[in-house]
Amino acid sequence: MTSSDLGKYGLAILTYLQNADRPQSAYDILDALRDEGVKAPMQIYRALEKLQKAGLVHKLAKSNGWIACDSDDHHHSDDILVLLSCQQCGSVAEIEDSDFQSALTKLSSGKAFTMPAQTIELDGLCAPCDKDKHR
Amino acid sequence: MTSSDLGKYGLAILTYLQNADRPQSAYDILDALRDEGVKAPMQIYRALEKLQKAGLVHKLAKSNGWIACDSDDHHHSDDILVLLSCQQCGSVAEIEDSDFQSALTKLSSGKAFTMPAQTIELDGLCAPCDKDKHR
DNA sequence: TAAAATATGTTATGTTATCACATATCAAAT
DNA sequence: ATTTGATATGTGATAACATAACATATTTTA
Repeated sequence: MTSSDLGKYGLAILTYLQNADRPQSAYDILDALRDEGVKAPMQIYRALEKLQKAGLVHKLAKSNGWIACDSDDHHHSDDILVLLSCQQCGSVAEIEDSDFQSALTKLSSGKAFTMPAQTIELDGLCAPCDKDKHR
Repeated sequence: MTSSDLGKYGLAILTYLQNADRPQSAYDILDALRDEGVKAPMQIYRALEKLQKAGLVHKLAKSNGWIACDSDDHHHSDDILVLLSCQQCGSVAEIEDSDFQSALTKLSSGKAFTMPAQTIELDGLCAPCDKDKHR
């Protein structure tokens, strides 16, 4: 994959998301990239779509936030990806788990439901935040 | 639970969603209930929040749509609910599955992630739509 | 019934996302 | 090299989704 596949702003957006410590909205990205010449939401949404198709970013549906994919740990495009999203600090952990995957496959096939690979968001508390809560 | 717990428009919204054959947006509901005196989005969102807390409606995060809970099959408030959402026809099937539940619990605890009961949306194709696709 | 709490009405505004069309760039065929 | 078509990007307008803030009404409870 060449950088140009990601569009004019793809790399800048990816870098921005990689350096963020929590999900960023499309408009956060827009504001951050004004210096690069970005002026309108459409420019961001188009680039995000490309990045998403390339499996480089994920969207959190419940909060409309975007994150960069864990760079080292490339996942297969036909796997289900689970995002553990901490409601306290905003951190997101990205995981693939075969037990979960098989439970899901079994579940959907039992319902005659055809399901492509996709991202699933789970909301909760990461260990540090859960610990804080009980103090 | 009394009807008044659902707010002034709760029952009308619930009835509307029960009669719909696919998820409805808050603004769809607003338009539908103008005759009942509803004038502003806030009235709908407030009522939806009450209905959601009562476990009577669910929101599809990816599409911002709302559905009525399967009326006969009340689920426990501490269970994970899975919504199988057909991307073709818009139908949504609501399921609870213990295998899935345990896989999920195992997954989250393995990551030291504390997770409350919640709704998970899975996008795909229902059997009839999947069949149509291959014709 | 007075005070407090809760619910509802209403206006305005904030936030997220897309449409529609213009312009520019790139690639293939002549 | 130039035309043509396809793809990408720029841009303004607007659609779609959601909440803030404050007013008024209703209910609860002391």
